[in-house]
Amino acid sequence: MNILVADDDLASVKLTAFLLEDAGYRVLRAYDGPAIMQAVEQNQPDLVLLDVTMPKVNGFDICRQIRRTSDVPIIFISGNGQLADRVTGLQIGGDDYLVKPFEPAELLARVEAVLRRRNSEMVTPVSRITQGPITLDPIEHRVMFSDGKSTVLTPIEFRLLYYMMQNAGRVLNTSQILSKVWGYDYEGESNLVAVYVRRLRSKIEPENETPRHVVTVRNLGYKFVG
Amino acid sequence: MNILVADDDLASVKLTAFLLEDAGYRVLRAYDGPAIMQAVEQNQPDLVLLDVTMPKVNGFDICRQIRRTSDVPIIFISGNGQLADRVTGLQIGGDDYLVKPFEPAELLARVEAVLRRRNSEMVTPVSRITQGPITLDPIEHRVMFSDGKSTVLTPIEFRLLYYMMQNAGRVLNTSQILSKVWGYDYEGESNLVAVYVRRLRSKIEPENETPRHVVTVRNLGYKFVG
DNA sequence: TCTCATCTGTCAGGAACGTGTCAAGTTTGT
DNA sequence: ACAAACTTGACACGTTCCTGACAGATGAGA
Repeated sequence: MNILVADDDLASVKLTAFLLEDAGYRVLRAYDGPAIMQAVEQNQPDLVLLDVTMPKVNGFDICRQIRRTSDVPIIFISGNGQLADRVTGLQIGGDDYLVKPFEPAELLARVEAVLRRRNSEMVTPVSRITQGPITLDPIEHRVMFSDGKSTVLTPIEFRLLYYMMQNAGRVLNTSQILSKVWGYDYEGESNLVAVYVRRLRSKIEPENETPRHVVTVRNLGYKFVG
Repeated sequence: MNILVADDDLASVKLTAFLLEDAGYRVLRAYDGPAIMQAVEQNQPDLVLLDVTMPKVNGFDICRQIRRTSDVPIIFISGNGQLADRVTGLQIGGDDYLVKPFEPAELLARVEAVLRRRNSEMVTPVSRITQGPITLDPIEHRVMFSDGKSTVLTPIEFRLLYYMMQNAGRVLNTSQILSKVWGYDYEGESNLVAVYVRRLRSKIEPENETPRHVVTVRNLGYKFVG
């Protein structure tokens, strides 16, 4: 789970990030308005911890701005427990409100509660993706073809195909694929990617023909063609 | 909207009820454990405001008891802002936590926030629900098939099937199911859901055939197919 | 009160499936 | 023809899911 900690106060961010990372979350940091918006859009965190009192822009304004393009859960953090603030926070689409200084356990409890809530509401976690005759359904990990047939993919097969379709037409080398699909960072020797490309092909390419969609680009990697 | 105010302190109830009624809610009152349970079961309120500190029974115990049969949103109200209490409240399935004395505006903001949230989830078995050849009757906890046969389900079996039929076609993972059907999060791993899926299947699927209605989506969860 | 049936949660064994690794093929460019 | 790059099938291991059995909890009825 990725959590974006947005606060102009460096020390604050440091502490909060430490607590979250200790609990096993991955933490992204942003220290001003533009950086926050950028982080939300680019990294699509699972949760935003948003400080209300920042020098240039107000946390509530940021929240409204985020809400225009994203449903990411937002927990406000504020130095004052002013009632007006707490009410405003909930009204403009915040999911919870935490007053500094807070206890570590309470931070974690609230974070978990909000994530749990979102998780169970989640209607469509990620949207479908279509390239040419192939459509990927993230809800069932299913590939659907334009002729109506369909197959189920294993989790890794799905992530691989999803990643390749997101970058259709672009050549992806194996270490890129390894890091995005497996999360590994190692440079070790392994033909893991090749093996999974094979397994993917056996599910989405006609037998005994040269692959049309998952194309190998010799010496460089693989690319998806719709 | 009906709101149940559950508190042993008469003055407290009076004040809270006044605020809520002023805001247009209908208010039910209950002053001790048994009365609360009865009110929840008989009147099916849309929200429960539950005092943590009551003489005989503890508010948390009541919450656990409620959660065994109902998904009604619960907001705890407590005289002390003790961290442990607040954390416990969220952990055992409470939706929010309010510390006395609270400002009227904050009470209303939290109530609205919780109702808004729940409104989109709504797992309140009231009306019949039909999916394909299967109809569920909430009053008798009975499944009826299009061929006229029918069976009675246990409470948990019923809630499980109801939840799955409400979300027919959608894949539900076990933690979603656990939180919606059982109402709170379990410690550690457990195959509770698998066991109950089995029990359900034995009641609604033909023997010795692959399940048609309660379908497992490997690595992801289960889904209902009408 | 005690008894009995039912409901509930846990567990252990096993089957089916997903994953990573290997070694032996095949293709490609020089 | 050769090496490097890629493909392919096979296998061991871990995980997920199914299943039957069991013990405690609960509640109705005697």
